[in-house]
Amino acid sequence: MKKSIAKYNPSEIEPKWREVWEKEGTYKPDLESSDKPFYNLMMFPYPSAEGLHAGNMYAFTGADIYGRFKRMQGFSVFEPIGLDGFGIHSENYALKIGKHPMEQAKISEKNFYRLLHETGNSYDWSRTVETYDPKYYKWTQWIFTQMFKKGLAVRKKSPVNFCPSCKTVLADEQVITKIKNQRSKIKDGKEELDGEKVGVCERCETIVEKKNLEQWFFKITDYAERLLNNIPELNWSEIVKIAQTNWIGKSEGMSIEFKIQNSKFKIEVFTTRPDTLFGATFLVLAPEHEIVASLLESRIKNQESRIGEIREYAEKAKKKSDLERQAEGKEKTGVFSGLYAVNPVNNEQIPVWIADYVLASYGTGAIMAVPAHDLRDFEFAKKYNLGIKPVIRDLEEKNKNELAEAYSGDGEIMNSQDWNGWKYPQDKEKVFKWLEEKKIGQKKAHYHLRDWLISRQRYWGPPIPIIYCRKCWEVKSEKLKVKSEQGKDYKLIDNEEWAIVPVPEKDLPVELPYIENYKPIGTGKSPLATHPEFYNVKCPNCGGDAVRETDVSDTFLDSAWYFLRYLATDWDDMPFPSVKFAQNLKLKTKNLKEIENSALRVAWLPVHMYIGGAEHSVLHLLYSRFMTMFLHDLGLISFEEPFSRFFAHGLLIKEGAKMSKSKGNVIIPDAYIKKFGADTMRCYLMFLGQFSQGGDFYDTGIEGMNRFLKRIWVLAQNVNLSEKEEDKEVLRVLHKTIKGITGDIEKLSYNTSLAKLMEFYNFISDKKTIGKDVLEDFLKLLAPFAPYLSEELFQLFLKSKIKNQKSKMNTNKQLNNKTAKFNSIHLQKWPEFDPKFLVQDKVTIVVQVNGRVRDNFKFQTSNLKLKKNVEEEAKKSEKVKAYLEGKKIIKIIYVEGKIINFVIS
RNA sequence: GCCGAGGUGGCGGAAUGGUAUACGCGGUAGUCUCAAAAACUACUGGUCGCAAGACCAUAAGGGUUCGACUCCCUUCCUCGGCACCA
Repeated sequence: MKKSIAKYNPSEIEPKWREVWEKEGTYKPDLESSDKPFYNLMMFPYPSAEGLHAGNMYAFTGADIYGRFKRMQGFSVFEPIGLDGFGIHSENYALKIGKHPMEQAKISEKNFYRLLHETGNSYDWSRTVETYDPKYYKWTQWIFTQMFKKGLAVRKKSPVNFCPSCKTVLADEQVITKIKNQRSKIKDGKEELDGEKVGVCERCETIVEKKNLEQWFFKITDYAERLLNNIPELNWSEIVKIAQTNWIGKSEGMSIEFKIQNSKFKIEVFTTRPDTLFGATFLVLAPEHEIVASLLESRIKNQESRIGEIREYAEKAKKKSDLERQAEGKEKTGVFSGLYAVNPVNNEQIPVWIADYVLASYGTGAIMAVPAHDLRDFEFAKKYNLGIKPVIRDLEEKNKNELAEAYSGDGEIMNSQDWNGWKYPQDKEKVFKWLEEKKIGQKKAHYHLRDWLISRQRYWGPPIPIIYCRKCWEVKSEKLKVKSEQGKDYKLIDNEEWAIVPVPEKDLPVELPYIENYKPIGTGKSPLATHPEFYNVKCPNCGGDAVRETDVSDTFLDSAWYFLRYLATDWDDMPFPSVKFAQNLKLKTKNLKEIENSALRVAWLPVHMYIGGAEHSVLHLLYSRFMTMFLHDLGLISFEEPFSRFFAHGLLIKEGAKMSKSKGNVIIPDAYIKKFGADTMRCYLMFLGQFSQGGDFYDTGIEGMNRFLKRIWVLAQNVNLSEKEEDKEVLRVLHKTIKGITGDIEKLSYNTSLAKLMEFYNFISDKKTIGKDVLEDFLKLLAPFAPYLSEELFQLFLKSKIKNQKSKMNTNKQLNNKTAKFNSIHLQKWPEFDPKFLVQDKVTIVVQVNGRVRDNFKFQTSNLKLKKNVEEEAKKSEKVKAYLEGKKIIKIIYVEGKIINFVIS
């Protein structure tokens, strides 16, 4: 018997091991020479001033467990962390508390890193990244200049949300939908709220206006097809792949040209249903369409009488916000243009209308309206009394009332000359071919994906590294060819008479200046626009007076490439690791092929495992993919896809409700860590449910997890350890547990892993003596979940054993860190199960009669193969006999080692 | 409306088509204690029954199967995202 034992005291154990791990470099892989590398990445957090959020800890713990598991499996694991600190949240928080964002960032950073330390994750703290560090955003800006040089950064007019009361530009997420003129109506016996949707400012509830500003965009749409085509190859959570596919939203159809009668003008429309072309009874143009502009400018003859009405309609439509224009159930409005177009398949004259239900931003900004088969066109035709001509017959409901509503389903083509009798969608290709041969239409694809808006009219972000030069423009306008660094022409801003000059690499970063008044100003410009000392600059090209761009870039740009920065060794050199690593390897070449062959680069990238929230399924992941493709195309990295595997975790909620400050139900991990220790908190968070599904946090539940860890503590101190485990049953259960947990962690099914650890504990808890190996394996299985407790117990009770068995553990240690002296449990070899221990002498066979369980019995495994033996044994059962009495057995189904089922009459 | 994820005890949640409810929380009873807490032990889906046991339960309804939480069809509900996308 052992003497009275010390209490389990995490607040003593946890800081102690944290210090040892840090000092010993336990989690610091040698990036230059490791040969089984595993890059385990988690989405870096936005460092909120309130500190680490429970949702952060939930995500990071889940990611860390996987990293620790891989490390123990013999991989050299690189697990970095950083902060995504630029952006609107930090800026707004700074405004709220009246502290400058630059100062607040430093405070938040310190606090956040301290809390991250406590969670017990196996980070390499020698390589952190903060996006607001000028050394970091130097390269964010550099990427921008490269985008510009490749023609992928362009300026376009684009509407922004503007709050006339706050006098500031709002991000989409700052605009909330409100119902104006709310009224209730009864639908199917249920009360429903109804009304007109409007977008209002989240702070003052003023209705948000649209303001058209000249802004920078990245042409991600140029990459749409590649981004789409790579998706099937990715080892990503299926839900994310679907979300990305839908976001890119490729729709295949045809572009068809309609000539305008008595005029040289043409209207190009895009349609996914060319099979309904014979049913097109009118065309509709978006109010922004160029034909509308031509009408207003009287460039189209004989239409002058209609200009007034059209102008009035177009002006009104343009002022409407998207929300207003797209409000569901809103009655459609439009105006006749006075023009007629010719349907190219049957030469029918059809009227051309202008209506705001057609969007300028999608397709060609013009549609062919087929009211018989499109709901929106149908509504419009009804209202303005336009022709409706059915061309698809619904084969299932032949005698349906005609024209009661639009029919958009499958069917047979009719009223369409040559095509009559063809089927939709089966004969879609035939229609495409027919139209292409007659040169009426062209196959075309359209994408839902839009270009990436980079400009932010704010302060807290990296300044866009662009200079506008008047003099260079004048030179250009004199038809002199101005060459950039790359030998390409400068692009000009149309109508503005400024040449665009990217800031040369040697002048980067363009540092964000410390300015007192960083509040948004009422003009829709960045606060930097009020600081001449910032924007006045000499042109790097001609040396003349020039001005800087004063907008800053989107935070999504900061986070689109950060995973590359972690690997780079030198802040001043280019952070894209293939090049840098190749140089480190003393490769005498920058030739891409040779770099590609470098074992190091191939090994560390792309990221092996990326873990993060499903809420980033679309934007962040898509932007990162785009960025990686772009850097690949620049020849800097040799892979196109940044993340080999991506796992989306679920959302952590509190007692059935989403956590939010207004509800006052936000979980502060700090408080729980203080009370129970990080190990308990980690395990509890992971026990709540499937990591992929999220979990529901209950305060009472965490006590149970704390009890479990305490019990392990007590058991380890009380149980007698024998050199060798003799009990076959103990070994069987141990190996079953090893098998189960190993499989579960690989699937990131942590809640079931913990349940299996508990089951194993329950199984050995009443034993007086167990083998050292059994305790060791148990602690190793626990180690990824409770890194502190497992280390403490391992060092306390198994250290002596380690000294005698050098060969077993040192292989992993060498792999992870050649210089590490300390034999941490976290560098030990992950237990492997041996199938020979899983064999049982006797198994339970369940007896069913007609599929219903009636009895069970133990049976020698050596006799399992013979159905007859099992059958005889089953028939001996009194319970079963009663059911079989006087009945005829039709069939006997036997599943080896599991079940025998008598099917009776 | 569209896309996606779900619906299993009082609660969080387990179940390669093969004993539904593992594991944990909560609850009840007990041990220990002057008492309480902690810890430990036992029980804990529902109905009927003294019991043995029987029957009913995985949102609802149908189907496939010897056997369905699991596969198929229909409907309902909850959550997340997108939305006049041609």
